Amino acid sequence: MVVTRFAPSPTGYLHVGGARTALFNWLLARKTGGKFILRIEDTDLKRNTPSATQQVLADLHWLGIDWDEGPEVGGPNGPYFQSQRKEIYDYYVQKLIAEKKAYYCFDTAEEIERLRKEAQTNKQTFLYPRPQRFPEPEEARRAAAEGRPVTVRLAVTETEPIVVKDLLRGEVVFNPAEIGDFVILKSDGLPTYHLAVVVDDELMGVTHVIRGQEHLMNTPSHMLLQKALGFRTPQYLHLSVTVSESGGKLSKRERPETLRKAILQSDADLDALAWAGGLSRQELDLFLSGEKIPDMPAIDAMATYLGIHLPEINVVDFLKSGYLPETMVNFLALLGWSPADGQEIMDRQTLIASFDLNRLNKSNSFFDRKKLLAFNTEHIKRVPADMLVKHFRVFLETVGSPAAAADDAMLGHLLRINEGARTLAQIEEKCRFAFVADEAIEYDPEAVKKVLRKEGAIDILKTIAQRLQMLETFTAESLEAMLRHLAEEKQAGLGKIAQPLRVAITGTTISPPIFDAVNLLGLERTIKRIERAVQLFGQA
RNA sequence: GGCCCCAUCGUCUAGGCAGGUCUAGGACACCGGGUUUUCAACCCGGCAACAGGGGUUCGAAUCCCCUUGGGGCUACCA
Repeated sequence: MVVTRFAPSPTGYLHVGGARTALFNWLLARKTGGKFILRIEDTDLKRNTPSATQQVLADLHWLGIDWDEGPEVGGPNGPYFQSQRKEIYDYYVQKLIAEKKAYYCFDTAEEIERLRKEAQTNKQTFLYPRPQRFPEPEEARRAAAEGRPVTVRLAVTETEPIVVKDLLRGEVVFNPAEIGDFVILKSDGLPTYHLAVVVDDELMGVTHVIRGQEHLMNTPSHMLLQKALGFRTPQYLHLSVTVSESGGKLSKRERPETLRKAILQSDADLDALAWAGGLSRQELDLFLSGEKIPDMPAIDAMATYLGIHLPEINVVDFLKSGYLPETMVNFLALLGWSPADGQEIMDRQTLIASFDLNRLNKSNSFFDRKKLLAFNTEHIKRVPADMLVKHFRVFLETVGSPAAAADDAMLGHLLRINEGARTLAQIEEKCRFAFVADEAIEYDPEAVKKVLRKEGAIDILKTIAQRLQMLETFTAESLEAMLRHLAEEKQAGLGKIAQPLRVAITGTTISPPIFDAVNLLGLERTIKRIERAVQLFGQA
């Protein structure tokens, strides 16, 4: 049976690159009827936080990537948090030491750094100088007592070339002489990634490791470790990386960086900005000098304050921008893979049915947000109505929209009258006017100038208000008939009637179709808003 | 610097492994037009690529080599 896994390090929200890796592992497991394991690689105490783990899980849930073993669901190979598997790793480390395949080291960071610099000036690859005689456990205990850092390194004695059989790239040959004795147990007693990953993959029965290309260079080290421990070697497949417009690998840093540049270029009041982000002025300055990156809510708040749009990087950023999980899964799958039939828009089931490792491609791909938008437009059209309502609600709640208070029937209605929308955010923006108090409507100066200040606009509004009051029954039909009739009467296009009305009730030139917009507000509130607009913009 | 990976329209890609059917197909973007009560959506049309050089071969986008370009890694991070 095929067993795959996704093993994120919880350093924050799940970003799209990680999501793509998770997706390919998940697709392979689902396609083959295998098993997909989620394992949390939280051995870096400095960077990992429990809340980050929750964020990653929530993001996976949102994407609809479910796991057969892991946090929340458990399984026979747990625990699924590496921080809870310390004894397991210790056992293997001791075994390697006893077999003289690994040894203790007591170097300080400074000493290592000095050796590394030295190698660099000599233009050589840094290789840790293995001692003639491996220290005894007793010596390690003494060193630790003296306060020296104690680590364990694998003794790399292999002389034959190491061949990584990559499912995508074929055989990649590495020279073992270039692999130094690497650390497998850190001085804090926790394993390094290399040891943990090898032990866990073996113990959890992982058969296929699909991971980013950045791990290709680690693979020979992992194979060495597997050999030393008498483990099996899983099938490896190293995915191409996804690059962003700035050239390099898509990175979480991109959002704070974009914001930082924007702040530096703007003439914003920094004290007010810091306040908006919930930061002290000092913290903001540290951010601007590039020394410290604030957390995500602060970044988001400052971007909102400045009115700038940051590139979406984390999965949750896409949720907040109004993308559907169906869109994300579909789009991510097509970054480096394509189905034999050339279909592009696919639902989850189709994706699974068409998935085939042989159709993965090797070159790096660029994350094209415009294409993503087109995909989203398409998926909004295709996702079943009740599912779309669910997504819409999650979106509204996540961004804290006043429309979140509406019931499902209303949300369904909003979605229907906004056919053709590109994102849920767009729909929310267009309909928000109906969920705020009449007096809270803010008139966009541009819209007022372009529409309400135009000759005759106010008169038309007055006429509309009158006719609305005269309406016997207020229905979508009677409203449409009235407005169309009015347009004919004035010998004008419907636009001449609809635009002033639109601006009067929404404050902007953008809204759902005018009949739907008025209908959404209701008779009374429409009249009230028209009257307010007339009052505000009636006199020159 | 060293090691490794990659290379088809602006972008994602099909074709490549099993050379001829490729005057290189699709999608997105872009441009032009249509439709229209705003924004979208929608319809029609158009632009646009085998990085360069050498081989192999009757024949190369496809196989080989070099160059160039891009990317990754080079931690007691994963």
